[in-house]
Amino acid sequence: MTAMDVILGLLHARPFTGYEIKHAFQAQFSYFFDASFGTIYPTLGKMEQLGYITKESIPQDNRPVKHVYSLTDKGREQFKNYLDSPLEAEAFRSDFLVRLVFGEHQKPDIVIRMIEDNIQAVRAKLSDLEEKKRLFCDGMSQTRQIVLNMGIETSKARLRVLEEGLSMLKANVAGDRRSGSERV
Amino acid sequence: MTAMDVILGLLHARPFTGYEIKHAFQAQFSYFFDASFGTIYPTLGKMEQLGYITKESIPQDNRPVKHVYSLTDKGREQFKNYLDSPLEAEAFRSDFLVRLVFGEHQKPDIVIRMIEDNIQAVRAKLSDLEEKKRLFCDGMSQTRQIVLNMGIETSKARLRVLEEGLSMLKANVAGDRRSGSERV
DNA sequence: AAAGACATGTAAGCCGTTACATGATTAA
DNA sequence: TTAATCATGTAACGGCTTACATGTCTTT
Repeated sequence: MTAMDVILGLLHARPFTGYEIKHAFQAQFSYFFDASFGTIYPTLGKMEQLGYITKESIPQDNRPVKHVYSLTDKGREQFKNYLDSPLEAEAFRSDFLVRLVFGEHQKPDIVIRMIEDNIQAVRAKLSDLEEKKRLFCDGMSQTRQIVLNMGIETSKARLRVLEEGLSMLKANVAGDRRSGSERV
Repeated sequence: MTAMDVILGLLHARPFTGYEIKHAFQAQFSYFFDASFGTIYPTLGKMEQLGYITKESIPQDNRPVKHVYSLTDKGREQFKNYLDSPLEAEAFRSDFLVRLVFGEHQKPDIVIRMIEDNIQAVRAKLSDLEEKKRLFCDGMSQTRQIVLNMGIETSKARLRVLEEGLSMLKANVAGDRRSGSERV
């Protein structure tokens, strides 16, 4: 699965500009896919050359020409090819979890701070997803609802584990400080 | 965070060969980090040149010479530099979720099949993590326990959502078939 | 005055994977 | 006999990010 496949999928709904595609990635897919402009614009160029999409150029005042891309039949077929291709393994890469695994080599205060920050970030993400559910759930396909629920429920699970772990760590640090075995 | 940083972290525990490092990544970190031999071996070479690790060569019968790498003080310092560097954002990339989001463009039977397969895979992963917890939890640092619990709890959450979603999808497909609106 | 939305694109380079190359031993 | 474990390495290539390049309008 490359950015091209996901763009092809997006364009099934309606025509998009590169700028809007980036926005859609961040708003809808960010927790399981993302791509930068440095990927999106050249990919759109390639897709046009391959005949998967057509470009409509709309002049604007004081702005670069806007390019709106629409899916062609050939693009629709290419998307089917993707759907028929073997499923790729998931890749999750977390600097946060790596640092947590090696937490014993870090000052407790810093680890605690890092976890607290992450809790805040996950809470924000969760509110965001919950609002999305509240607002748009009705108009969504069943499978999209599953994806949204998965974001919500895994965030909640993560939050529970982090909060429990945090209070245990804090209790430990407090105990260490009382018994004078504080780490430098 | 690159493969080098994670290798540096691993070597704090004991010396490793490249082969063992790969094994450790798969056994302990696979759900939030992984690297192939094509990354590990060249990285070890670079790390040795930089003085972060030292190599001990152990001849073997009918096998390539085994290279066991140990952390140096310079390597330990480099790891601290990593720990002091800004935390990188998490990157999760899931072909499975992309296909689910675009599930409306796929035959329901195939989507259902894909979800069932994923449920099996997550169940296997979960048993694996739960056994690890049962066996090794006592000897683990608190932060490692948090990471392990997170793997377990997010897997459970995912399973719940997937199972609920699956039964809803199935009910829908059955309903469609009865009313004759089956999709080709 | 600064930040963010709108809007497109290129170039350099990193980081990583896959496939290749080699080959013995042991268990199913 | 097939697969897995043990064991190391290289080369080609791909995909993506970052930084660069440009600029206006609107909101705070």
